[in-house]
Amino acid sequence: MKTDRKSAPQDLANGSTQDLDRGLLPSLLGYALRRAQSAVFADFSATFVAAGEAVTPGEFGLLVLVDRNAGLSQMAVARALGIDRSTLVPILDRLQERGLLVRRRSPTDGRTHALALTPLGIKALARFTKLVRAHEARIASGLSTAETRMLLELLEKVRVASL
Amino acid sequence: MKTDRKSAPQDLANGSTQDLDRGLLPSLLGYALRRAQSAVFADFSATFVAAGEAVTPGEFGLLVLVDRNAGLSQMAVARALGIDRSTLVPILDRLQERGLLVRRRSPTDGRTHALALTPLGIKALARFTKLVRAHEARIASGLSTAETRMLLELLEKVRVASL
DNA sequence: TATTGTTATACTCTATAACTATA
DNA sequence: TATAGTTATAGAGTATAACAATA
Repeated sequence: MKTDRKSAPQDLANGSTQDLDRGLLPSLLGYALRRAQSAVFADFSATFVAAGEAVTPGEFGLLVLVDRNAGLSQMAVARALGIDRSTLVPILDRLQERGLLVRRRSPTDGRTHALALTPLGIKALARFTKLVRAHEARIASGLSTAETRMLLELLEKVRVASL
Repeated sequence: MKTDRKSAPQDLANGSTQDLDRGLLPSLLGYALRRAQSAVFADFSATFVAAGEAVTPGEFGLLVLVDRNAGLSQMAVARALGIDRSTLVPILDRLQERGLLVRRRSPTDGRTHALALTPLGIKALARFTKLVRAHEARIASGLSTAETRMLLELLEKVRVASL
C-alpha cells in the first residue's frame, strides 16, 4: 500500500473550519483508541468536577483494588496497575494526605506496607462509584447493551494481542 | 446496585501470584479502554525501539496531519489534535530539531506559521508508516476484519457520546 | 543477596497566564 | 481589540538509579 501523497488537498493555512485530511489515521485502531480514550477521560473529569470531587480514573481504580483486597502491598498494587513501584509513591502520598487510605506496617514482613482504606475512604469510594456509574452510562449511551458487551470483548482481545 | 463490599476475599498481602479481585472494574468501559490503550501504546513503543526509531503515537499523528494538509498553522494543528497551542510548541521544537518539519512564515498572515515536512521528514514518515502498519496488524491479530471494522465503529460511537 | 519502599532526578504531556508581534 | 505563537510555570504520570531497612 502506498501513502498516496499526491492526492493531498490545497493549502488550508490557519483557522479554517473545514475538516482536515487525516490520511490513514481514521483507519488505525491505535488512533481510534487514543481519541476515544481522550474523550472518555474528559467526561470522567467533567463528571467529578461537576460533583465537586477530585479523583482521576487511576486513583479510582487503585481505591477499588485496595477496597477489594485487604492488606495489599505497594508492590502488589504497582504490579496490578502495571506501573513502577516508584510511580506509586506520590499517588499514595496524595490519597493518604486526603485521609482516604493508610499505609500500615505489615506484621509478617517488615519491608512491606499493608494498604487499607480508611472509613472516610470507604465512604468516598461509595460516592465515587455512583459518579462512575453515571459517567459510564453517558459514554455508553450511543451503544446498545449488546454493543457494549461486544466492545468490552473486542477491547480485551486487543489488549491480549498487544502484550 | 450495591458495591458488594462484604464478599471481599481474604488477605492477599504482598507478592501473591494469584489474581486480585478487581471488583466492578472489569465491567467498566472506561477501564477496558485504558487498559487496551496502555497495552497498545507499549506495543507501539516496542515496535519503534526495535527498529531504532523514536516516535510517539502523537508525533506520528502530527506528521501525518502536516503531510496531508500543506501549510497548516499551529492553531489548526492544535485544534485538530485537541490540545492547547502552548502544548504544541515543545513538540514542534523537537520535530524541527530533528529536521523532520519546518515552521515557515505565512506570506498572507504574519502571525501564523505555515508548517511543512522537510524532505527528510517525508522520508521518515514513509518509514514510520510501515512500522505503524506492522504494529496495527499485531494489535488487531486477535480480531477478524469484520471485528476490526466493528471495533472502529463502536469506538467512534463512544467518542461522540463522550463529547 | 534479594526485595520493599523511598528519594532524587528527569522527561513528557497537559494546562493557565502573561508577553510579543501582527491583524 | 483579537489572534498566533512563545515563554514561564506548575502539576500529573511515567521512568531509572541509588539508598535504607528488612528478609
